[in-house]
Amino acid sequence: MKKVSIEDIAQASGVSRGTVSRAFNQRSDIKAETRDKVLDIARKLNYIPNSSARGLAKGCSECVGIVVPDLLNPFLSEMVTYIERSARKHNLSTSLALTDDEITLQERILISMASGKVDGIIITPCESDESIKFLNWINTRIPIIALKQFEGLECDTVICNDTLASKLVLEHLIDLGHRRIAFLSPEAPVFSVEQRLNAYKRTLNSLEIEYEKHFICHSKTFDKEEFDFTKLVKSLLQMPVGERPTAIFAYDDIIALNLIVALENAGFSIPRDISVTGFDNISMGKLSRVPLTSVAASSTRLGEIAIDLLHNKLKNENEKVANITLIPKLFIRNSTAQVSLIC
Amino acid sequence: MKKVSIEDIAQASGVSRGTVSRAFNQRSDIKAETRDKVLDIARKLNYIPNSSARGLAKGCSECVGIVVPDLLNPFLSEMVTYIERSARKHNLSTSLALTDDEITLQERILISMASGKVDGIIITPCESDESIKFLNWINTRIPIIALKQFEGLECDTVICNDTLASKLVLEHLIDLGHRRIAFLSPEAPVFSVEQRLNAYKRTLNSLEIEYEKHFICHSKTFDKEEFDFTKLVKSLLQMPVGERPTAIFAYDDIIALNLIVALENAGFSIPRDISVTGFDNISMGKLSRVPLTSVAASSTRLGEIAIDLLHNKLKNENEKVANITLIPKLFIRNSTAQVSLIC
DNA sequence: TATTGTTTCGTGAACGTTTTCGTTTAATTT
DNA sequence: AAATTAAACGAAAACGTTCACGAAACAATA
Repeated sequence: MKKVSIEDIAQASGVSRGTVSRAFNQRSDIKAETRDKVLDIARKLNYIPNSSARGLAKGCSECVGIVVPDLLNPFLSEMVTYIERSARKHNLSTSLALTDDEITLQERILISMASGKVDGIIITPCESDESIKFLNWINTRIPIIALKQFEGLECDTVICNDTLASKLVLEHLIDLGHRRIAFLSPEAPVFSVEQRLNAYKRTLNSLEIEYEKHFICHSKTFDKEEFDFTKLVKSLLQMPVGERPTAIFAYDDIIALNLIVALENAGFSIPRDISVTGFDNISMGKLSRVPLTSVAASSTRLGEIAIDLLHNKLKNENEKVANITLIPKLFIRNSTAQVSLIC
Repeated sequence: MKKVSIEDIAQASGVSRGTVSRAFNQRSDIKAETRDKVLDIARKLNYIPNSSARGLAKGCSECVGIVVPDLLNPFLSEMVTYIERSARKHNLSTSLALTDDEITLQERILISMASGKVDGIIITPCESDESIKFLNWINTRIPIIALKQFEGLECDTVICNDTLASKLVLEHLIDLGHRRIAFLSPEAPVFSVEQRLNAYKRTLNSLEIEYEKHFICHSKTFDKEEFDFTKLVKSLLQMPVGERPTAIFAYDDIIALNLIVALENAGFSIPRDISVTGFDNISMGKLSRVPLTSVAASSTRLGEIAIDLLHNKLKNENEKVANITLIPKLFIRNSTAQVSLIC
């Protein structure tokens, strides 16, 4: 079964290749009836225009790259879903690549994408100076929309206002009477740990609540699932009741959910004994052991805006850089409650 | 900043285009030093070979398509993660497209992909005769690996043995003393509802347990999140205790988790009052309100095998069709227990 | 030395589109 | 009817690679 090309369609319909091309690209300089005839014959011959050839000739692929660490965290997979949907609305297909948060892999991926495979990239980049340099370089070739923001990064960004989000959570906890609030997160440099930690410190400071150093708990291994929450909880148990945190501000929903499981296994009752908050508002949070209080910007909006930004960049070559910050919303559920008087 | 092409590299290094091509494709018919020189100059000039041109010339894209309904169900997003990882191991990039389980959208996507964008496709297809016909047609152009199996589908498949999986779950429940077991699923035609329902009927029959018609509960709207589990549970409450199901075999983990929330809200205790099982063994199942008993084949393996199959098909043109069935495993957690004597 | 064989490289066709430019035909105006 | 304009199409270049073929250079053999 020989591949059928535009030439075959041209011959079969007695027109030139150019005309067939016109027929397929809904252009105005072709008579309606010849267009219909050509399209008809093309369908009969099962002709599908070759996209490599088209990409070569037009210099664009009508495809956007999506680059994220993985899809194991529902927050990311939800967002990718909405990015893909928005992309398709603009007739853009999508190329997906997972970096595992490894910088050399990210580099390989970006180079591969910048080869004409995609017209632009939406990425949750690794955090490192090297990464930033590289992103800036790629950004001179094809537009990049980053879903993080940091010093020196020169591309468009669309992010959630992490500082505000953290503040919302903390103020909620403080409203509930909590004063000893712990912060649980992976070690920086990871996705906005800095921002959330700073917001944590500042918010507590501004309310003249002193946070204790040992309330800040970092761990390298959160992302890999082997982290031992049990140990963490045990160390909590060893603290005198009057010094124990009464609430824990977890870095994200996944960590919060794991934490809750460990806490309940250790005999704590959530939220009676201890309040726990998450971050990202993943849909699973509602189905968890204790419906999770969380905070996040709409991932639907995030995806839409990212694609809109990219789409604009692709149309108007010299669009100026945009840095968009979405306002997060607090979702109060059952994992937080008034601080108990005993503590 | 003019785009730099292979021609520029050729001139800059005083060789022909052919030689530059050789340098970039690690071929043997080039002297090591000229290769190094060319590669060096290419790097200095920030040259990235154009993949459209390469695709056109070679007739392949070194890219595989992944087509699934969405990534909102962790089962799918986990699997896509593993597919992407395996693909990258073979130096294949991936193109992602979401169908929302809509057949016309799936059709558009497949056509777009069969235009040379990808060399092969891994898909969780919509269920309909039309869809099958179309898949078979596309499969004559580029190899398709389907993650479902049905009559008339002529492409490779790799699936979990649903019948066996259902049997494992049901036998587990029966071992625990359950006799009144309900089956809760979306309405067919959806991903292997038939298989699981049939397995349900057969297993119960073979053990001479009669299943009641009203224990089989289908609903259209499970996939959309608006399904009213509360109503379902209410109807359960209206049944006399002695006739109520003591266990519910849910179609998948998401449904099981939603169900558990609704049941507990209605005052049931899981698993004391009623046992619930899921399907897919999503990682969130461990973090749920009640750690979920579930059954599934390894999604890692599924992804790996799908890519391996595709990879073979791409190498050996006329590889014969393979239909691979993975053995599922039962994961017993806390959502199932011995049937309580009161019931 | 002459012959054969092996590397290494250059040349040009091929891949399947789009697009520019010019030509023909048809429609409109004078 | 002639002149002008507009619509519809054809021809060929261009996009940036790969690949088959053959030529040249060099090494190995007789």
